Amino acid sequence: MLKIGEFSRLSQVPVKTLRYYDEIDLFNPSDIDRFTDYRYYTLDQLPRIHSIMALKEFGLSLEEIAQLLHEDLPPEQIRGMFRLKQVQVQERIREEQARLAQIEFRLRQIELKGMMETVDIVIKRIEPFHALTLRRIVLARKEREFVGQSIHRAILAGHIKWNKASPAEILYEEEFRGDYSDTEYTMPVEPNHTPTVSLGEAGTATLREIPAIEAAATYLHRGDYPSLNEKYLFLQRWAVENGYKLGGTWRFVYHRGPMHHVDPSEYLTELQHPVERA
Amino acid sequence: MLKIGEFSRLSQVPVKTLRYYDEIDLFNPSDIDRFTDYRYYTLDQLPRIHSIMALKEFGLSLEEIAQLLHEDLPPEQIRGMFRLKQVQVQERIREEQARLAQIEFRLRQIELKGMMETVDIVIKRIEPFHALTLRRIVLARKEREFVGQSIHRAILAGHIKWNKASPAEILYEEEFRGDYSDTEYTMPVEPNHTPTVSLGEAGTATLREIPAIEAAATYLHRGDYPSLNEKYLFLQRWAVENGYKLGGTWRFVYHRGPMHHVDPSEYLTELQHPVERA
DNA sequence: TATTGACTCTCCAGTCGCTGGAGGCCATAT
DNA sequence: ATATGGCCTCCAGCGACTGGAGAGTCAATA
Repeated sequence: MLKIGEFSRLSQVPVKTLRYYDEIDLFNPSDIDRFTDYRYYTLDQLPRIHSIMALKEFGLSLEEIAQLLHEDLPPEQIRGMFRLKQVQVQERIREEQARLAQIEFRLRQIELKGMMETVDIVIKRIEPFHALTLRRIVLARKEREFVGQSIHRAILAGHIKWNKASPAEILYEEEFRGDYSDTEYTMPVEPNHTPTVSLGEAGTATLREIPAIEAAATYLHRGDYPSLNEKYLFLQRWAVENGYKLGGTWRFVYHRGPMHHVDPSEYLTELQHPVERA
Repeated sequence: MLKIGEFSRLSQVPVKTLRYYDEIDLFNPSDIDRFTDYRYYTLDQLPRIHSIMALKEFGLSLEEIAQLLHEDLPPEQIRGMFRLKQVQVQERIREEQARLAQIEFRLRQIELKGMMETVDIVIKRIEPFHALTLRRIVLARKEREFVGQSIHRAILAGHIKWNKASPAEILYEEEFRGDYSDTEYTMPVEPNHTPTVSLGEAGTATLREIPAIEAAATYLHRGDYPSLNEKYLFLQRWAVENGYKLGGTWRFVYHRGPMHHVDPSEYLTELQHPVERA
């Protein structure tokens, strides 16, 4: 009969941990004095606590360990648990490696430019939404604004409700070329039964659902548009160095733009570019 | 002015999380209605929450993020934080890879032998301890017991106090050879000022401190000693396949052995073998 | 036999980054 | 007037412990 401290020294498991394992019934002392509540362990319990430590090292939760040890379940299920753990650990390694690549990229950025002008790229899922859209080849910035205004007016005139979400542009180009692009202008609206709306000389807008982007590299651009090009090149380098592949069509979300009639330095544009793990 | 829900949709950060960040003063709304307690955010706050998300992706804690963003500390320190994180993430990747190797080894074990006879190997630090020791070439099992008994008697006779820890043997051999080994028999005692003790015909025992082992692969063996050899070979394979290198001198700790006068099938021996990451 | 001093007990709080729920107020549309 | 849905605060819980307070227990020594 060993007191908890002796058993702790023998097994190298902290006293507090042994008490905790007793509390959750993962590992109970072989005897408890009914008057003093002292816990008493035996040498025969060493292999079990040893097993627990070994399984914990594998990254199993105490719950999983309890299942493995307490009930004697079929070997098939034991194999299954280990294989599941294997996959989970592999996934974690991938995540940590992506993290490391990002940190290293950021460190290089800091060394080069001294912390100024670092761009925060976040990968997130973009939810699908309903929008009134118009796709055409747009020649110049002015023309985009014209399209936007036309749609806006149509919404005000018709029975379509604006979503309060920011308008966006979807670019169907392989490369960012500044002006002259195949562009779909989208204005988020409530789902509605009107399939098309004529915009007069600007064309005909369609109500459709814009699909989700499962993983998009997104970042915010503050200010006027000419400097956007540079940011796009930065994103490309980022993607390559962090082991991502840039996907097909990217989007600009105009959180604050010309339609808000503020100074261009106040513009706030979100770039969303689909990515995959390369 | 955006209500929390709108800002949440825009930033893809859950409402609850925004409230939590407000509570811990990592990210406060730009305005709070004094009568309704409604939080109001602005578009200009988007870049900041975006930065927070990006830094969180790096694996920084919210505390670290707050430091980075709140105070404008020198770039030198910022670099330092990132480099520290880099090292931490590298360390975690190494750990996870070791874990993966262990899981894969265990899976192969299960496939081969069907979960029976799996050995739980735990890596832990072995604390240093004071002991009365005697090193010599030991020829046979019987002789070992004789040495052990001699030391035990000397302790009882002298003013030396036994530690209650289990006696151990340190083996100064490159390979496990069963009998005939260069062995140091150690009996843990309280630190004492008697440097040597004569044991009569068995020799002279010395009181010295047995050094710690920083990382030892340990496992428990239950039963008599002939089957130990097999376990040792198993450990060698385990080390190779898990990316460890076995170090110099290993130890046997006799938690329950011949001196307890129980059936040999009840013997409990702990093997401790120094390891390094290969 | 009394007194140390080392152990042990239970109970409570805190860690981190949220998440879920209860119960109640607020804003907008019908 | 009412029905949604959004917002508020407060509390509990997750996992695997860790630290501390305050009280009781054990074993060895004077």
